[in-house]
Amino acid sequence: MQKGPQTKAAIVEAALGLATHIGLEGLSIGALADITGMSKSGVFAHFGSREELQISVIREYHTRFEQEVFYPAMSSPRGIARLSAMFDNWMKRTSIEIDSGCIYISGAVEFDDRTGPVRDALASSVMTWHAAMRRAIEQCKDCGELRPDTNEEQMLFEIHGLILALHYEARFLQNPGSIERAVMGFQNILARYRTEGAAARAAPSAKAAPAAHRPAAARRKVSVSTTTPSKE
Amino acid sequence: MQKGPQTKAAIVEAALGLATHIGLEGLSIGALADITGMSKSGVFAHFGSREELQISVIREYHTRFEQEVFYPAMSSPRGIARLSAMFDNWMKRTSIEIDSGCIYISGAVEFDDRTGPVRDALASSVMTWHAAMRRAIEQCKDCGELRPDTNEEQMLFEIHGLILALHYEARFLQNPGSIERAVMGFQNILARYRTEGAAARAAPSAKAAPAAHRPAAARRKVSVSTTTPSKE
DNA sequence: TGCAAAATAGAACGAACGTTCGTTTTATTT
DNA sequence: AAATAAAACGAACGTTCGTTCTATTTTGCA
Repeated sequence: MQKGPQTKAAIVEAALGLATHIGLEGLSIGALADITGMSKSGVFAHFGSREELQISVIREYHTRFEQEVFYPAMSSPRGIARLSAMFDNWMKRTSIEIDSGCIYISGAVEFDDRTGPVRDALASSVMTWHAAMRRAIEQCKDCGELRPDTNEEQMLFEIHGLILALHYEARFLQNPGSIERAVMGFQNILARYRTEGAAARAAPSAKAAPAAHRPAAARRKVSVSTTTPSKE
Repeated sequence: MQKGPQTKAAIVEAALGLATHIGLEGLSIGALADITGMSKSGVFAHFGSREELQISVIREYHTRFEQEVFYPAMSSPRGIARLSAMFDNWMKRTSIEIDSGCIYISGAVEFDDRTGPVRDALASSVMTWHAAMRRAIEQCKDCGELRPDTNEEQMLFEIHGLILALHYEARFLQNPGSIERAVMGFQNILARYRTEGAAARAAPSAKAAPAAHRPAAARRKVSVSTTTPSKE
């Protein structure tokens, strides 16, 4: 039979939309039943527990993150081009999530003091992505585009900080210009770790530097690309 | 009479300890009653609402942050010395909060798409600190220790990212070495914005950053205890 | 078309939540 | 010591929560 997985997918879809806004801990089966037009027990039966529902949401988020951020960047050639593409996609997704929220960030806060399968699923999902970023940095060293003494953990740490600051300052503090600062920050990091010879030519994300200021009115409707110049 | 404010302070103290671990939204009057050995209604009466309790906790946190991070740094002379002291104290506090959690960070996630007095209290508290940091950066430019074209918003954004990454990677991912990476990141940022003349001096902030060179045993005490499984 | 299995509904549960209320205990003042 | 105001209690409220249980409907294959 095949109706089950279908409605289950619809529930997860709705749950994902809910969780990005109010967090994984904010997920409630009752609210989900209202949204999907089902009964509480009907929703519940697909998962067997709230924890399993949360894990399903994490898995779905992971899949979408892969599809949207990771795989598209793999078509760029190894080196700074690919690393820049990965950061670009990551940052673009975070920009979109200024409105909706990111469960990799909210989930970290919600589960940083707990143990259990939900925390494990979340942490391993994040660490998978971090490992991919680390690999991309290593490849930059192999290609000779980043200095041989580049510490990839250090560089990843600094890049991760930009994403977190973007999410914090744009979403919570509602501070305009955060996207541009994240882009600029990445260029600064690149400049520090790049080999002298490669310093002349830049990555695709280098073009986004203009447009230092954005009208506050346009802040909430985000359509940002670091690769294509904005013309508003 | 004077018994009231006294027990109220004790409740806020307990609430602060609770909120740093499980968040402002995790605060429950019942749990607070158990901890303080009071009745729910006895606790409740001191605040009149849960929101007022949360705001009291934020105010208390703000005060302690000021005492621990801001004021001590004011004794350093204006310029990079003071800016480094501010970052150092900020980072040291965040390091301690690897165990306990930081409500400026967890609160941002919990209230980032709500409105109301709790969110406002939290945001204004954070923005007060950010403004102080921005002022310190400006003073560095005035002193000629940072380049005149330094964008203080940009620099603050990058520094903030280091703190957020430290909290995320050390507390959630339990990634060892995060403290050192935050320190190194700050030095990297300083090096980028420093004027050429001052750049010759070898890592002045290293003196004010004891966490980087702390003996491994003392450092491990911080990072290992993040694996604490039980809370009560 | 019939029938078993799968899917959903509906009612009920125990616990926890913030809050209210009237009463009782405790602390301060007269 | 008596009077009075503050502080704390204890029970109850209406909700919401995740979960369990038993019916009922729907689905897909024989």
